[in-house]
Amino acid sequence: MPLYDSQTIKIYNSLTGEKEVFAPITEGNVGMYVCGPTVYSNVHLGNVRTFMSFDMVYRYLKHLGYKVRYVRNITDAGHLENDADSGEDKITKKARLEQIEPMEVVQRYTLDFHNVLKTLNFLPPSIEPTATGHIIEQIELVKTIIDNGFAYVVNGSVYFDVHKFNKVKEYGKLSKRKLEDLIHNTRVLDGQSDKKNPQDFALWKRAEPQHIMRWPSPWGDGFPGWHLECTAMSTKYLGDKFDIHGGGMDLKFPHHECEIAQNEAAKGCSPVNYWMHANMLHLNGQRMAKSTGNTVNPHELLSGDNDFFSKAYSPSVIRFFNAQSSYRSILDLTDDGLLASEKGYNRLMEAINTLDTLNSGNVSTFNVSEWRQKCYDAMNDDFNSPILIAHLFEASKLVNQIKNNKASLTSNDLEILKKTMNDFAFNVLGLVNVVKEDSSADKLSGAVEILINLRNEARQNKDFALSDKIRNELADVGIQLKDSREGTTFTTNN
RNA sequence: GGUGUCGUGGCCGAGUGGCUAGGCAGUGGUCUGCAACACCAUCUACAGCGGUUCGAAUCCGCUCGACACCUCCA
Repeated sequence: MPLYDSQTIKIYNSLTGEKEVFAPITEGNVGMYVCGPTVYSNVHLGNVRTFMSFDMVYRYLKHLGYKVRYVRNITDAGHLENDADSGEDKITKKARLEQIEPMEVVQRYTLDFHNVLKTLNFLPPSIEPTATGHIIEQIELVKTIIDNGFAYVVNGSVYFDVHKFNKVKEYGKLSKRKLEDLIHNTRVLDGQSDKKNPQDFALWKRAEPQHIMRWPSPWGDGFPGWHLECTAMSTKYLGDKFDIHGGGMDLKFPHHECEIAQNEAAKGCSPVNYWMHANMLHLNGQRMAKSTGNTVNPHELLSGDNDFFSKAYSPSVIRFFNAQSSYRSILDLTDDGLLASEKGYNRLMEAINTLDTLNSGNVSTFNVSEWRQKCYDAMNDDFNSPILIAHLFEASKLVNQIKNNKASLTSNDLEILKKTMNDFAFNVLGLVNVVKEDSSADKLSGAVEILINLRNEARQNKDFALSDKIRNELADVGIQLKDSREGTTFTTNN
């Protein structure tokens, strides 16, 4: 019996503003779509946070035994730079600037994106479709929307008729906006638009002669509008209606609103049962923005090569930091916060490693099954990872008590504890153990053992000058010795 | 201006009517040749004002403050 049979997940649905019991369309299967990156520059750290949160969702659903098809697209056709007809595609612009082909830019930053995610221990999605690989599907979608009467063609471009759509359907239900309000508050850009109304959005744009990325279509050479690709790719791989759609909070309007409109106009149904939005990542209390210099990219965070943080932080510390706050809260990235997470993460790993050395007892002084269910309850409650972590720390305390003979667990309970700790820390939260052995670790530990023995000899001879020299110099190369009653052990800083 | 979110102890950050979340820092202790590490203990807060209630951080109202979206933005 799969785990999901015994667990009930509640998901905060942005569409309704309430936590709802999660019931997939097809039992045991979950279709999940997350809006991926635009690959015209290094992936934004805030974007990584969003993907990290959904990586955790994906991991948890899989852990529960769901068969999940997780689709995360790559936007490689570029977005319009502005709404004007002369608007240049972002990817094209970057390419011209650097004197290379658009697809070369796409390739470079796609590789960078994958590299960053691999470093941060992400699971790859089931399908990672590209916008340029689905031009035909997008053209078909535009045709359908025109046939259904919700789009019009002007000068080789196709626009979605929001006003007409709103007469039979509701535009704005996700972002809680009324069309009337939008009418009064939409800025008039330059008056040269082909659009009937400023609220209309492009489904297909005519390509100017200088535009490099272009495809033939029934309306002439052009390129797809930026909301269209997600509708085309999500429905192609997940069906006209699927379970979960995720993305950053800032995509709620207009992007996701337009996805709903497109789907209803083309397929006659709202595409998604559960809309999930991850909140923003701030840097030192302020929104990250390249224009103000208040920004740091994933490489700089991981390497420590930046003006904001005192040191480099490991991938697991970054993941742990993220999991310590709710995906729905704004998370403020600060040096103090990362340092605190690093210590907490190390403490948790320490306990998990100690767990393997514990002996079982005749009785259990702690209700492990109840604790285990609390861990699931936390994740079942809209993926409340901070609460989960609190429970993992509760277990860490227990581990230390058992080690000090102040608590005990039967062998059966001990196994449950081990499995649950490992499942949640590594499979669900995606952390990696600090002392995870690799091929070079054995050689290293052999060498360090020799030094430890030399130092212990010195200590016995009360040659503390030598023993401290060994300790300090090992510390300088990132090896920390730990003296305890049982002897001396060591840890490495990753 | 419109729409929405939010203000929790030194810091981060959960929690939605009564039962000390958790982490970090600090403090006290155990351990140690001294340390570090680790472990144990401890620190009890909910922006302000009013209201509802036997009881509110949690519900309602107002005030102040922060933020997001409305325009490319993850």
